Amino acid sequence: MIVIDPDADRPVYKQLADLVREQIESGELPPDARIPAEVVYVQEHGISRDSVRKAMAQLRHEGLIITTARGSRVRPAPAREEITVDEGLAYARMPTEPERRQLRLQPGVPVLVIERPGQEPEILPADRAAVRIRREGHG
Amino acid sequence: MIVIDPDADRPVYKQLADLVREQIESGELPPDARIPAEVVYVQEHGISRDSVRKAMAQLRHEGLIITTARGSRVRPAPAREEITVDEGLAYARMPTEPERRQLRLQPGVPVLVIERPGQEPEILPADRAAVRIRREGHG
DNA sequence: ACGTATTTGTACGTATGTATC
DNA sequence: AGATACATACGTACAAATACG
Repeated sequence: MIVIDPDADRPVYKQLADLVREQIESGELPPDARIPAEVVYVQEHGISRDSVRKAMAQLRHEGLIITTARGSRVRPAPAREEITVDEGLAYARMPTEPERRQLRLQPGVPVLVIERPGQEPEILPADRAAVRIRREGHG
Repeated sequence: MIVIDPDADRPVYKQLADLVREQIESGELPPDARIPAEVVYVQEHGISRDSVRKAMAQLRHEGLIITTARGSRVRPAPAREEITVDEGLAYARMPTEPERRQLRLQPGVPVLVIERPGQEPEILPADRAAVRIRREGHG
């Protein structure tokens, strides 16, 4: 069993985040699986709730888990609708909090910005949209 | 002067984040400007350092500020190099922590993923890259 | 080279509030 | 109503990085 070492160079909360991330990536914690409650990690590893919360916050910002008042779960791989764009520029950034609320985005989800010539930029949720780039005459 | 109300419906740390975000968006805190030290907000608003740190963390995750051991600054608008892609799919997500370190990304910076047919996905820093979509015969 | 001041980072504690079942 | 679990908010202490004299 991998244990958390408070004397290690790496902070306790990052060690826990690494641990849980590996469990998610290995499939030990599959999509939609329940993440143990904060107090479980506190007791199992003898660390503070503060450290557990920081670890979970990090995983949330990485888009790996979703947290509600009932607990956290492994975030399933998003299904993205393909948007076809003829001409323009596409880039990504994090939404501001007001934007995030308006677009009803989970924490840890970027926005995809599409700038088309002569139009307002279009702001799309990056967990629900992807840009299909297509050579003309092939679709 | 806008003050922070501990009895408001909105949490103290989000009120402070809103306040500083507005100062950034209005230009009162221009790009590269120094953000006051945590202790300044603690004293000026009579709130805990914990709340100030949570507010700054939120702004960091929104990509609005950059924090070092010497303090925080307003993040300048990123200059993105345009990548031209003939054919494929582009989407965005947050990097995991190991990815973030490897790509030397600031917190709050997504990655742009380009999937081309028959190739490994290309992972680009979203603050330095954008995808140019071009109709054939127009570039 | 060294200590000091400043500022953020980590880690603990406690208490209370809010949402959900 | 009660149990569970996360959210907010205060406190303390010490570590680490950086800049300055």
